Amino acid sequence: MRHIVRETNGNTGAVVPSLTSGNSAELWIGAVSTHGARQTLFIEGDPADHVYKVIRGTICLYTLMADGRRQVSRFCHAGDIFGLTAMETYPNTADTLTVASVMCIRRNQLDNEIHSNAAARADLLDVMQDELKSMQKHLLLLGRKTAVERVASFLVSMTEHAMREGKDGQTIELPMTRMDIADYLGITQETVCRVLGQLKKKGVIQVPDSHRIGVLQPDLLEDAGEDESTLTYAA
Amino acid sequence: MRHIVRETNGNTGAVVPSLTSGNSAELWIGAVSTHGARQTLFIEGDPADHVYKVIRGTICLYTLMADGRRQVSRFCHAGDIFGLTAMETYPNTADTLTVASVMCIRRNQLDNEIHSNAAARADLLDVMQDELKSMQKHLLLLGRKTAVERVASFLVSMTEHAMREGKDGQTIELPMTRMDIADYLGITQETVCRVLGQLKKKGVIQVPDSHRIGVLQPDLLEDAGEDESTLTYAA
DNA sequence: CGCCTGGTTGACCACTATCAAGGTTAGTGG
DNA sequence: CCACTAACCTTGATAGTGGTCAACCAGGCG
Repeated sequence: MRHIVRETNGNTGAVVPSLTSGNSAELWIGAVSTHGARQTLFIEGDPADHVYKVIRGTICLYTLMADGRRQVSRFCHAGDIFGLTAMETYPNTADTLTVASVMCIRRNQLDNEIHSNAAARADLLDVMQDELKSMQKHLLLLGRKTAVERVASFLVSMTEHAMREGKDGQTIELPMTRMDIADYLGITQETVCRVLGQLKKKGVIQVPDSHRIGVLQPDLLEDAGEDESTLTYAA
Repeated sequence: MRHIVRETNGNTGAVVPSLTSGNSAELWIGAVSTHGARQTLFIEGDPADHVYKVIRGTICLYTLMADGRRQVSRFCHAGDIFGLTAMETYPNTADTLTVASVMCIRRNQLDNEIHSNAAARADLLDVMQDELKSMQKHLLLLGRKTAVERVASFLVSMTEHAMREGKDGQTIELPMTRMDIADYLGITQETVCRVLGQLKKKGVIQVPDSHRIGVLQPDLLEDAGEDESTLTYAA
């Protein structure tokens, strides 16, 4: 349970201004570091003295059980904030999935900012609210949705993310492995594969390569993510 | 999708000072209303213009799918805050499970307080952090735990809650039905019953009546809530 | 070129859901 | 206070979704 960050390839870069998100641009000035794929930024239980913002790449936050079962709680893409907690220690582990650059701010520096800057406060509340909102959806998915609904919901949310990035949403990039997706959706990688196979067979999606999905029938996919859908797990 | 609060039996009472939680006592002064069991305080989608604090009784927060599947996201007991969101509308529905008294503060009143009062801000952040922390555990439970682990985890958390209330933790009160527990744990009420039956048969718990559980072997229960436990679902 | 990780598909099976029936508790009205 | 009713709880039989185990394939890197 110790830091692995800087040793790996923590290439601490220049001070860089904020990305587009939020109104208080000054807040998000900090040291940027770049890391290779599959590097650990912090581990569950580490002292939570930094807050991160993704500049590029994808980060994966997860919790482990003693026997190795894993629950991925979030994938973070460019612009997302993570590692923000009032607790002494991080509640989960953060790994890069791809090569990734993250901006890193000291916890106490952030606290000062929050104390003095009302806009920063509003920003922070928004960040936490977004997190609560998406966790709420995640609870429903994990507690009550079928495998097909889980995968479809995931693809829909990735489509929405792509469109927020300015993409057309016809094709989604999946920087994570099937295993990562499975651990996010509370199923196995085999089930993820099978469901993708079904969706492909029914002409809802294309899978040109394993990290790229073409969405042919977005409406059917959205239906499958909720309920009353004609798509089932069985062939 | 409209308020049902005051009509039912919303007995709006006097202004009452705060319970023990938090440092800024003045914040939590508001109108207290008392409601019967199984009353709806607000529905998912209602404008989120109030924040609540439980004075006594138990509240249940949940989300519904179109076909009736339900995910309970939280049970709130005396001292807990709910209905706190930066969104326009509530993300879930709030029902009383028992007769319950809640204190109710206007959203904009709270916003003012937060703006001017640093202690109130700290309080609020703590509340949101607690929520994030428990949701994190809930995600792991729903995504990766077996039925036995889910029920055991639930019983352990209810025991911890009872002890925080000053009880000895030997006996836990369950104000909710088996169905409520099932919808919280992402399983069915039949499975909840069967697991309780197993735990009873193995001498880990007693069930004097269906809303009261005696914990005979707290250590075994805790083991069962994590992993590497000898307790299984099968007889 | 070969290994190793990740992906896919199949066969089989277990956990938990579903369906069903009977028992118990609690609430309501006489 | 008691009887009736309905909701809740429990247990059993059966079935199905998704897990496990295993084999094979594909691509990237040493």
